[in-house]
Amino acid sequence: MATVRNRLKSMLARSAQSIAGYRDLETEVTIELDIPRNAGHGDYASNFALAVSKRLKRNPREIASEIVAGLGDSEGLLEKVEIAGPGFINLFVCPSAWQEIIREILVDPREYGRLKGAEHPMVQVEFVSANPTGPLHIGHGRGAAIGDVLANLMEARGCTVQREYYINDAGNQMDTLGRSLYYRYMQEIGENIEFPDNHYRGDYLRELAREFIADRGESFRASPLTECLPVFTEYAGRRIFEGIKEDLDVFGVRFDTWFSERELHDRGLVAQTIEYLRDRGFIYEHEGALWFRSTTFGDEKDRVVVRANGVTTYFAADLAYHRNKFERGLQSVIDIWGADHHGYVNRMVAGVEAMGESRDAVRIVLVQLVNLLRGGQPVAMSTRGGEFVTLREVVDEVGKDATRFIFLTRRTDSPLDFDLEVAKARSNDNPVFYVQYAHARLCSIFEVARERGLEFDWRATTPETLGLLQVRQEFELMKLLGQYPEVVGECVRSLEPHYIPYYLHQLVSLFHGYYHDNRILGEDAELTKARLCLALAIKEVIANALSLLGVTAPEKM
RNA sequence: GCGCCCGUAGCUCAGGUGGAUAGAGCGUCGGACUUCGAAUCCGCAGGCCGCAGGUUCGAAUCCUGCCGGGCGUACCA
Repeated sequence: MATVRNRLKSMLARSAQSIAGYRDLETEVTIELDIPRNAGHGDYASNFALAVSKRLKRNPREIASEIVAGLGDSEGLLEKVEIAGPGFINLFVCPSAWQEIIREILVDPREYGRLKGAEHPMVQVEFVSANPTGPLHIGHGRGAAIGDVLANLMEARGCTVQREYYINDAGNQMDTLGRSLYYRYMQEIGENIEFPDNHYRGDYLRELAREFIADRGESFRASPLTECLPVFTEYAGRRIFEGIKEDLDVFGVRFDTWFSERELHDRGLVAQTIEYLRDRGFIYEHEGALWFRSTTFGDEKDRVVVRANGVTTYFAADLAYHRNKFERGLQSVIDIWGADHHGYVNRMVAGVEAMGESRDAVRIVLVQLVNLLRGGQPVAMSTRGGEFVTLREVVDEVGKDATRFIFLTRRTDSPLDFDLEVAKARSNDNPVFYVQYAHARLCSIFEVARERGLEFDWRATTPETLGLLQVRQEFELMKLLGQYPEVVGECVRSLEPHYIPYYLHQLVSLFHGYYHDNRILGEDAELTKARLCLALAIKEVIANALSLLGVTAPEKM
C-alpha cells in the first residue's frame, strides 16, 4: 500500500493540474510534503503554492485555496485542510488512516518497509577488501558494517545484491609479508637477525611465526630467503586471510564472492583491458609508460597504467576488475572505500565511463576514519608500526551489536570517535541497549499477557477497536511507524544507513514514554486489545529495523 | 599551491530536493518505582548553526570569498 504521504501527494498533484495557468508552465513543479514541527500546522504541509506563485504571478494564498477547493478526497483520508501563513497548505489526516498502518504492518511484519517491484536490478556492493597482510582493524570494521547494511537495504528495496570482497593478493606487498614472517621465524628460532624497516612489524606475525614453527619445524633455518620465500608468503597470506574471514564472521558479515586480484593478472584480464581501452583510443604512450586518458572524463590528469619498467599499476588492475564486474552482468556497482582513497574516485569513474558504462553505474561511498579512544584518550594505531587494535579485539571486548550500532549511527562521511569505554558500557551512554531494551520490554508485555491467560489475536481486531487508540502518544507512534518505509528508502537513495539508528531511537523513545504514562494491559478488554496491536506493531518494526542493521533483537536482557 | 570532506549546545552528533519557534544523546542540576521490566520516565539550564557577503517571500541548508581542522595530491600498494 502506498504511504499516507504518497497518497496525499498524488491528491495534491491532481488538483494542481486544474489551477489556472499551471499547465502552461514549461516544467512541472514537484509537490513535496513536509512534516511540520508544530502539530498545529497539521500532519503534513505543502509549500507548493509558494513555490509556483512567482511563476504564475499570483498570490500564493489564492493558489492554495484553488488547490484545496479542487482536492478530491475519495479515500476519505483527510480530516481537515487549512491554508496558513503566506500560503502553506496544512493537511490533517483522519485518525483511521493512522490506525490502518498497524494492520498493514502486522499482515507481514518482515516485509514492512520493503519494496517488491517488478524489476530486480543486479547490484554489487564491494566492501572491506582489506589487503591480506594483517588482521582487520577498527577502520575496516566500519566499512564492513556500512557495506553489509547498505547491501541489506538495497535488498529490502528490491535489488538482487551480491556482496564481494576484492583481495589484493598481487604485487610486492605479499612478498613483503612473506619476508616479514621469515624474519620473525628466524628470530623465534633463536637466530640473531634484525627485523628490517618497511616490513610488517605487528605482533600477529610473531604469533604466526610460532604457529609456523609448530607446523613446519625449524628446517628453514639454513635456507636462503630467496629459496624459501614462496613458502612463507603462501603460509602468511593464507593464514591471515583465514583470520580475516573468521573476524568478519564473528562480526556478522558474509560475502557471496571473493575476487582475487592475482587471478585477474593470471587470466590476462589486465592486459586485455588495456588493449580494450587502447582500441577505444584512451591509451597512449608517453616517456616510456602507457597512460589512460582519464581527463577525457573529467579527471584532473591522465593516469599511468603500465610503468616504464613494464609493470602494470594498481589502477590498471582496478580498471580490469571493474570491467569484469560489468561483464558479469551487474547493472550497478557500489564500492565502499576508505576516505583516504578519495583521490581515486574520479579516475575510477572515468575508467567505467571509458568502458561505455554510464557515470552513475558505479557509486563510491567514502567511509571516514575511526579515531579509537579509551576513556577519552586516543589509542595509537599504525599497521606498519604494529601498534593497533584489531576489529576482533574490539568485538570481543564490546560485542558485535554495540560495535555495529555505533558505526552505523554516524554519517559515513563524518569521522567517528569510537571510545571503547563508552561502547562497553551497559548504560545509557550506549544507544544500542536503549533500543534493545525496548524490544525486550515489549516481549515481556506479551509474556505477561500470556501468563494472565489473555486471548489476543490481532487478526480478530476490528477497525472500531483500533479506533480506541486516541492518546496523543498513540498517534505519534502510529505516524512514526508509518514513516518507516520512507526512512528505508532515504537510506537507499543517499547510501547512508544512519537514518535507521536515529529512527529507532526516536521510535523507542516515544514508546518508553508512552509505556510509562499508559497501561497496555489495562481494565478495558477492548482497549487492551487495541494497545497490544500497537505494541506488536512497534515490536515488529524494531525487530525489522534491527535486522537490517545486523543487530540482534533480544527477547530478554 | 590544487582537489575532496568537515566547522551546529560544555562533549559526541542528527538536521532528503531551501519552509513556520534549530533537535537528540551524554554531561550538570532537580524530580518519579506497591503496578506490564527504573537498562525507564519527567523537568531545568545550555545556540551570532565558524566569519563576511550574495541569491529570495524565506537560508543551518544554495552561491562566492575568507578563517580553522581532516584527508589526498606517485611510473606505491
